[in-house]
Amino acid sequence: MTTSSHKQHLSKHKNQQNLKTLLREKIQLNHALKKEFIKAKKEVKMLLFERDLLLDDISRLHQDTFTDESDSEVQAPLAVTTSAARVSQGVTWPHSAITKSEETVTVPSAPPKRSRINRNKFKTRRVQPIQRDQRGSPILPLQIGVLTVTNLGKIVTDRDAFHNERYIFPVGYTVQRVYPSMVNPTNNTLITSTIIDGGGEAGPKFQVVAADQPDKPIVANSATGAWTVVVRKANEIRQRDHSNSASGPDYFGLRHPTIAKMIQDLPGAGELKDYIWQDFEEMEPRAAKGVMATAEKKRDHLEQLACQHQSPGRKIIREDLAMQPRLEQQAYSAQQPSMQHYQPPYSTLHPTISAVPYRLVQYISPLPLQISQQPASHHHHRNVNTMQPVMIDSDEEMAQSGTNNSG
DNA sequence: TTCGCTACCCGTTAATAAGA
DNA sequence: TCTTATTAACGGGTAGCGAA
Repeated sequence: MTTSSHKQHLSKHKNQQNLKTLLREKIQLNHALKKEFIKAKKEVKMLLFERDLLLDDISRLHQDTFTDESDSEVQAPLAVTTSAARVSQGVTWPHSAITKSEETVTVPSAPPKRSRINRNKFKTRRVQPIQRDQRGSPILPLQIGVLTVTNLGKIVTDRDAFHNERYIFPVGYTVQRVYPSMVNPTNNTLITSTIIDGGGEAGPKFQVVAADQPDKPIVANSATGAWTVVVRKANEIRQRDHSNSASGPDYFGLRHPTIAKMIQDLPGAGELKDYIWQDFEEMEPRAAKGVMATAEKKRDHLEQLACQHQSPGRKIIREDLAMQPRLEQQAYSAQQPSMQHYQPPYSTLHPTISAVPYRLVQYISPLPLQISQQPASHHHHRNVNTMQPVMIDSDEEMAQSGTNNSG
């Protein structure tokens, strides 16, 4: 080997070493950048979320100021503008793809998944004895556990989406329960859960309305979708470290044996082709006594918590309990010519819901207000009766409708 | 005091759909 | 095809009650 070739060899080796070092550096840099990117992505998500909360606060404050100035005024233009702008920008909640507006929290959730039911595992479930009228229908409203059933709704037999193997989703079915507020970390509030008709071939829509946010109904394609929003928001404002998991059927009361039995007893249940008939038997009187006493205690506890931090003159739970039938009627009256068991005392406008599945739903308060008869103590909910859900196809439409609504 | 029963809350996980 | 998000079934822990 000559001296020159040896030099060349050394040089090559050195170059190789340099390249290897460079490659190592680049790989490390790539890793670092990747880490930074993920971190930044998370931060962006968090910032978007915080921005959303702040926008909420701002618009709420603005609305409060606005309503204080004049009770007959229309909705604050700012609220509508921000809503439209935000929707058009596609602002979403982290982890949940929830699009928000000032009037509604819409949950463009996926359709319910097929149930993974174990047909062999059904066993007889025990139900509480309930009061019935002369015809044998349950006397409503009925308190079952922490839930108050105000309407059992009507079974839809001609559309499969309104039932599955385990649950029936009667249109108009409404329950109420007290749950931690989504806006006030020290309060509880009354939550009304209603199953509404999506119209046409669309399946059921699950609506959740908090008494302290009556103008912000949450509507989703599944019970879980709607309640997850409530659980998440309630936990977030309390800074609770929680998985935010929520079982929709649980919270809607559909899993409760007594409620499931009442629904199963409704006319038309036998015609449902996928529904697996379940066996129920009335629980022993002593067991029922204990169960009901426990439930009563739990309800009292929740109500006490709810009232504990109320300002004077704002007894939210008792008054809202009296007011809630209007909320339920507002959502339900469109689908039902007459209430099956429970007749809310107020007449309301019928919501209009299009037949297109998996669309966003936006509730818009038409103006001016059309209510003349209203309890004085419920001025917090003065727009409730006039809310009308409108199905939105796209972000643009959502933005447009928000703008149109502003006048 | 213990036991049996039930409800409620919460977390885990299988199933599924949608997007990358 | 893999990853991520979502739904809903299911189970565990806890609590309250009445009866033994």
